[in-house]
Amino acid sequence: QTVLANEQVIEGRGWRTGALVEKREIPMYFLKITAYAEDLLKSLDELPGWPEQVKLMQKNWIGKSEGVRIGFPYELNGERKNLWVFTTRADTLFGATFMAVAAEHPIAVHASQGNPKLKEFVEECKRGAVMEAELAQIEKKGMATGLSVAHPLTGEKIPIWVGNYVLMSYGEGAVMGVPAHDERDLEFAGKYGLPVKQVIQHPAGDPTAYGMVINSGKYDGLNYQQAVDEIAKDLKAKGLGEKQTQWRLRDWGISRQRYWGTPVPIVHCPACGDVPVPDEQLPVLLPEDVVPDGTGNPLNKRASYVETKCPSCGRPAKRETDTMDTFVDSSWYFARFASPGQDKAMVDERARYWMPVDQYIGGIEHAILHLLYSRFFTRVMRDEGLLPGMAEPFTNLLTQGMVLAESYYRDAGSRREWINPADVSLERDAKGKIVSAKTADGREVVYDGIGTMSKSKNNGVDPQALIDKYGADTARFFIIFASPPTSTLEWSDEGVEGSYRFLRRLWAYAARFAARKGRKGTPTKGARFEIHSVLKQANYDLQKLQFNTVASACMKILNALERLPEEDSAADEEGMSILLRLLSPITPHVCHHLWRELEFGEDVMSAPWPEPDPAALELDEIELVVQVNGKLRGSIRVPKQADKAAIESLAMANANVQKFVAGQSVKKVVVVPGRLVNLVV
RNA sequence: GCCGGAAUGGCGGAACCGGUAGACGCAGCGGACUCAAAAUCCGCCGAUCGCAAGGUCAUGAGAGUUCGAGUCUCUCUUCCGGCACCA
Repeated sequence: QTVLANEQVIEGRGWRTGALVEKREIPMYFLKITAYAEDLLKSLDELPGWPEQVKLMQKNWIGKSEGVRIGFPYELNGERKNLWVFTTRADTLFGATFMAVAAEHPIAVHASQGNPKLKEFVEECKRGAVMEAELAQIEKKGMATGLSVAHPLTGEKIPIWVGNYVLMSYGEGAVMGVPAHDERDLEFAGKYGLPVKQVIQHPAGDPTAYGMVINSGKYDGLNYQQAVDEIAKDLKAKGLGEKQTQWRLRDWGISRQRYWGTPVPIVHCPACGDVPVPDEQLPVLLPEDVVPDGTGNPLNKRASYVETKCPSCGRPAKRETDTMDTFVDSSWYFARFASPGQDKAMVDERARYWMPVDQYIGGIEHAILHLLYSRFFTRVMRDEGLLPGMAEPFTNLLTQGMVLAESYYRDAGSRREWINPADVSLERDAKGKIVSAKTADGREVVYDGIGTMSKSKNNGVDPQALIDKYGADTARFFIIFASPPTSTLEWSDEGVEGSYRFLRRLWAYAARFAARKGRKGTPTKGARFEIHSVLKQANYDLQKLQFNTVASACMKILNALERLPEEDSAADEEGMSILLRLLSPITPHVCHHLWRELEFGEDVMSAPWPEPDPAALELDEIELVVQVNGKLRGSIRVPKQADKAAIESLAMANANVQKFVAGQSVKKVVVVPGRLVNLVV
């Protein structure tokens, strides 16, 4: 609230120019995120701990584009005005055959007076789609205003249309229509019989490549950059244009007409206007006994909340009942969490000590909004001196996948009865393919596919039931093992059983291990090689946060240990020690217990992390795959230090290889050290 | 529609820089143990031809680059996430 009451941050009360607010006719409050657009964009390059995918999405969302702002002169009631548009394609200026303005544009509003048909169309546009997704899919419609502008360089008359696809909130709320070089404009022109004038020549054979400007007077023959530069220069000389940077990012409208959310601390006074609630009266607290009834913001019906006194003149005034978007709260909670109990400020020195967050984890669905708002808020807090020197809230970001589960239903009259997957048993054919699904009473249910867990589809899994039945280690192991953290996780009861089976096998192996402990033997080279190779890979996967293959590495090590001959207790001892440490972050309880029980030490969590022994990874003889023309034809064993000639002759000696080389000449031999040899014939 | 992803056996997934596709597990099939079942253990397990050795095909579809492509390039299809007032 301190930050919001600051005039630097609050843009103030205003009328949003978009259709949405016109429709509702309510004041909006904005946070000026656009003031940070350049910083938010540039700093993406300094976030090595963020996924490229997320950074790219944010970059496109901020949407910096360099172009030219162009004024098309027109006369209205004897007054000379300019219709301003923004375009990244100033080189196509001579191809403009119409102008299109948003329904909320002043020209559209003006033209609709005295033109009932146009007025109706303008109203229809305002009532229509609001979301960008809907807007992009609606049929492109338009209507002529009867007005026209002059081409800024030729003076030619160009008609002005109202288009339902033009956004008031981007650029100037008006665009120039160049049907020859823009698909959307072409569709529009085709529909309303507007002329198409080609002004760019593409090189023969490649309609996508840029050729040069044509049909554009003195600009003919120029390439893209030259044409844009020249046209911008000439427009500037006439006062009808200049180069401009445009952003797709809009200011953040935080007003919400509902109960839950932080109150906007403003009082509306008939005499003083909109007055911020003074710091000493903050925070504005919400009443806690409202009952939302679905008929709008319950705060409006609360006289005790709405009726107040003007902080400035003391006369009766009304409290703002809009609350803030809940994204406002989620934009800085991580900093606040580091200052518990602090009731005089947003954050204190403890937040300055702990921030930024080392590792942030959240769903990919937050790639744009939440993660961008948080970066914005951290900058505001920096500039307010709350988090000095800090710009980025999250050093490392991991976007985890959602948990999915199967869902089943049965038609019950007009509606569907959703059956929890736990109550469904499956029948399979000889190959294991599911052929039918039934409940315990033998009645068939319909499989509805796999999707996010939800109450409405009754396909949730209660982790507590799982913990009660198998223990937390089993639940943890399954979740880690089933898929990498960044992918979706498909819930499977059988998979949980498998994880449980693995931990029981480990337990049983540990019992046998304890019984024979102390017996000495000679470690076999092969077993050590296998275990240390797996460990090396697991440590690499761990760095990549690919935990599912770390879990599978643990299974591989146990498999290797179980295959060991009884007398190989040296490899056994070492292998078990590696296994328990590698597995301990995934299943801490079992590992902690076994580590002590088998007398490896007191606490597995404080034992050094296992590292592969380079000596164990050395082999005297290695296996190479032999290919002929890239196809696998056999394998050979060669000494570690064998040279190319030796490898080649060994490869040629292989019986199956000879079958494919016989009668042909070897043109080339590719040797990939440690992997394969390919004979090209 | 735009932006960002993904697609590999019956299923979840693995395959590091382009180098043995299917690791590990689930399900399934066969066997051991058992009076029987459960649990456990052993074996098989992409498709196809073959007694076998081995061959052919196969990583959503189609093309390309390469000695060699699941991996790189282009075109396309389907699905998932986001699109600013769901949060």
